[in-house]
Amino acid sequence: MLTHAAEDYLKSIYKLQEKGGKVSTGILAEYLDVKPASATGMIKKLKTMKLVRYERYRGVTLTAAGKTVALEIIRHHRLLELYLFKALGVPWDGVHEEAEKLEHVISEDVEARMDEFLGYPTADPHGAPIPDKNGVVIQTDSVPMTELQDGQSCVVAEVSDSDSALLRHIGSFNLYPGTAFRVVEVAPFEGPFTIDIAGQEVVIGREVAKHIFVDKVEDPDNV
Amino acid sequence: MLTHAAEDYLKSIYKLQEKGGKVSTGILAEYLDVKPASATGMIKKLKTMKLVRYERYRGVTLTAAGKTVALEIIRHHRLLELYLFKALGVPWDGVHEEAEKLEHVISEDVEARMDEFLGYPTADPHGAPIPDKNGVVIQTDSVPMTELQDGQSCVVAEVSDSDSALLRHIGSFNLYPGTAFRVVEVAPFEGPFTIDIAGQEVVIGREVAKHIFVDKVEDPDNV
DNA sequence: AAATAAATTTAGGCATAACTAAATTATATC
DNA sequence: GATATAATTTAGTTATGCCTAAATTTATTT
Ligand SMILES: [Mn+2]
Ligand SMILES: [Mn+2]
Ligand SMILES: [Mn+2]
Ligand SMILES: [Mn+2]
Repeated sequence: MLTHAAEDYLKSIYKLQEKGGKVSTGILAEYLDVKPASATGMIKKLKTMKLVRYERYRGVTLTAAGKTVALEIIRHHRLLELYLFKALGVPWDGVHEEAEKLEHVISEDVEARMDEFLGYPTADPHGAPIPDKNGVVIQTDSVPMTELQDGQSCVVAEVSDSDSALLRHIGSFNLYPGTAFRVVEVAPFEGPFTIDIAGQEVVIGREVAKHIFVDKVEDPDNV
Repeated sequence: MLTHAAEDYLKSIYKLQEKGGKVSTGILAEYLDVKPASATGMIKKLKTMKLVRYERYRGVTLTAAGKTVALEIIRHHRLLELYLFKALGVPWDGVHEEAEKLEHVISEDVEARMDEFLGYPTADPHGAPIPDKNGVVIQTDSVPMTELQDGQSCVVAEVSDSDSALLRHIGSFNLYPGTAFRVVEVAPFEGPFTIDIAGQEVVIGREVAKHIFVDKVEDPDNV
């Protein structure tokens, strides 16, 4: 069996690979809040287990086996987040931290039972896709809110999940995944966004908007 | 924070203290399936943390602080067992293993939410008492089934929880906590018990009976 | 083509938690 | 009271996963 640390490294490599592309030792170390030397050590261990491809100074890539493990852990994490949210009422800014510990510890049986309880869901409370039990992930084409223009209507697709305070802030505007809104005005010179949510106008700063991803929709008023 | 291993040692010392009385290094090591030398090492560490009293060759005892930790972990374990059983339908012979890992990892918040969901329960699926959030445990005076005489009526109070195969076997007779039965016959020379459960007669061997604890009740037929 | 800066690796340590083997202490027996 | 047996402790080893500091390699300037 893999250690918790090894699972966290694989999960992180997967996520960085998705976002950026090349995953360097330094990037990985920063992401995991360890020193680069520690990352080198683990990477070598993962290589002997054939979970990553690696050549020194060249960065890491997951092998098929490594990707399978990474997706398995991500599946645990996101199912747990949704389960804690829906079944136990844990607030959406608390589920991430909790799931971070539980993801390494639940059995396949409990995973399957949560999945069934939740009706085989495809997204966690922050809108991130939950890989299915075969590791298949639904790809979305959502865009950062910062790319929106005046008058654009859209629906919140996903929100960054690791900063608890930011989540509470976003939650205070009701900007949960699935919530629809329309951009009323984008202030010039990198200014804030004024948006209309169910008739209420609120102002969202750029720093917050960066962490909100949306799906564009045709404005119903313009049909 | 305490390590998982330290928590397991404290929990085990508590349980052995309850059962037997004096907890020796050897007994503790056997219970935890480690070598006596390993137990000595951990005991010393726990002593520096003032969680146990200890003098070499004299056995260990929990301090008040140590007992608090032990009860906290036992509370997690038993709440988790009941939660997995009732909320997710995990079979009663599977909950122990699962809870053994989760008990070290759940937050106080999740503990409180499970407690509320379950309606502040006082016993786990095997009948073991769940300490309340202040560490108060309800004491029971149940007796091993092996002490019963012919004709005695009783209710199952508790069943040993660590052997999964034994639990499945006991479950096949419906001998869950709360189930009433009457002893029809105790075969001589350390023989098996014939009992009547809701009109069905079944035969229970002594080895199994040792692991079933009951509360005696007056036989309704004899009132 | 050097020199400098940045990234990465190697080397050496530390803490935890297990192990084995040998030494010590306690208990039981004659 | 000496001796054998059993229990326990000490000492030394291993593995994981982290650290710091120094050495090495790669990338960027001049
Ligand atoms: Mn799984
Ligand atoms: Mn999430
Ligand atoms: Mn607790
Ligand atoms: Mn139990």
